[in-house]
Amino acid sequence: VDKQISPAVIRRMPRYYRYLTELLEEGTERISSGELSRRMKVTASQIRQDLNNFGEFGQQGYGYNVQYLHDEIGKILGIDHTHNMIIIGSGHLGQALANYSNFKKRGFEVVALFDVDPALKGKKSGGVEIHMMEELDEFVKSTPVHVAALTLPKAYAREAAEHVIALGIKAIWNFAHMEMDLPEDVTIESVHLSDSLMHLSYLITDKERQS
Amino acid sequence: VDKQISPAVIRRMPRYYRYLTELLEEGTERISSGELSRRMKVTASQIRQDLNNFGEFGQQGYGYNVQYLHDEIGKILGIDHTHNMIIIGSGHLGQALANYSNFKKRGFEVVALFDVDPALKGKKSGGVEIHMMEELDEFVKSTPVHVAALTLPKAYAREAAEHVIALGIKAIWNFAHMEMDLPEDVTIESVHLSDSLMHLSYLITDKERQS
DNA sequence: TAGATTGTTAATCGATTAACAATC
DNA sequence: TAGATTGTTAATCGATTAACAATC
Repeated sequence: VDKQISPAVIRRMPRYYRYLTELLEEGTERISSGELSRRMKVTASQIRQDLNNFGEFGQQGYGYNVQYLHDEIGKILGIDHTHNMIIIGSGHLGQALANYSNFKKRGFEVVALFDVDPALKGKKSGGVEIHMMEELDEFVKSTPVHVAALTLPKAYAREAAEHVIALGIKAIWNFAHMEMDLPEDVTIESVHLSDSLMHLSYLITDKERQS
Repeated sequence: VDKQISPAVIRRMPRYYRYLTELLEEGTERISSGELSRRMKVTASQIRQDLNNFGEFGQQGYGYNVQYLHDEIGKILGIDHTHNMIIIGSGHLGQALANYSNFKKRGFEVVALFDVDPALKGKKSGGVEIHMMEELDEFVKSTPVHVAALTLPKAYAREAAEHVIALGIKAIWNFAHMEMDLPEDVTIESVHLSDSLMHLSYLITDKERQS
């Protein structure tokens, strides 16, 4: 039924959501594609094209209702319902994620952290308990888990990924510097911090080269 | 002199670098665009086109020398020379970055962390000292700083950005959930974790919708 | 030399922008 | 109704892929 929506459009949706949240906080009730285009520094054409992939959210002569558009994009992104998330690897990065309250607003609820370090056993981070890895199987049996965030060293990440997949978890938020082949029913979103850093390095270096 | 290279190509370069590093570790000496395309799941055509933006790195009938190509891409990305980095915000995320040893391999050296919490004063993270924010100006006067990573709450991030820009720092690695207008000689690379999470949410939700 | 594989041009595909009729 | 602004089609632009001559 649904026509295929291009990856480029999908990648832009979170950014729209972000701006619409800001507009809501400012108390703005309506916005035109022209005004939004000035704020976001994209063309008004692109905004209208992007949104029209998903439906007709605006009104001729009026523009878009901020609250309505915000909520509709939320539904498109699927952040209107809760995803339970576990975090594998309770180092600084894992704990940073556990403490990041914004995720809850995005429909993600951290239900447990895991680690191999016995010193962390039973401690809490962001109000969530840290479990030992050997408790993982049992935990997943008793609590529905939709996403596993992998915040452990590269050397253990592949193994951990295979483990959570074997337990039936279908989505991975990967922070480990690794590439892997996954069963096609498993969704993976990777955050490659060192790619981002290399990109920054390029931008800096390129600027130096210009001058 | 240099023709303009498209952003899409530049974004792909870190990934090439990553795979070439792996090949080096495996001890592979040479690789053809065809073989690399199978590994990376991109077309051989794209690989050859991308690389040719920067020079002729291969040899007909032979392919590419892994070590040579790796090093050349390193130069293109500018990670063959050191960038000194400070981290503003010494919470879990800041400390995670300070402890991430891969950055050094990418030419980034964390020279100091900063925070406002007196409890952290003088402590170390990843072998690097945590300073108080009021020491920032003096620190930057005595030590060259090329990049500031912003790992503090959104509410303080803009102020911090303006502060480091006023001190003459020209590059920002931003982890705060904010948008800002910058002087055009300042380079910013933002990591929007919640955008990544929303994208994952979309992928999960879309998969559910398919079935 | 023959085989392999690049560098590069040409063809295709997809994404962005412009334009404007529809409509609130 | 007149003005504003969308939804949507058409035109442009850029990026990807295919093809192949050059060459190691």
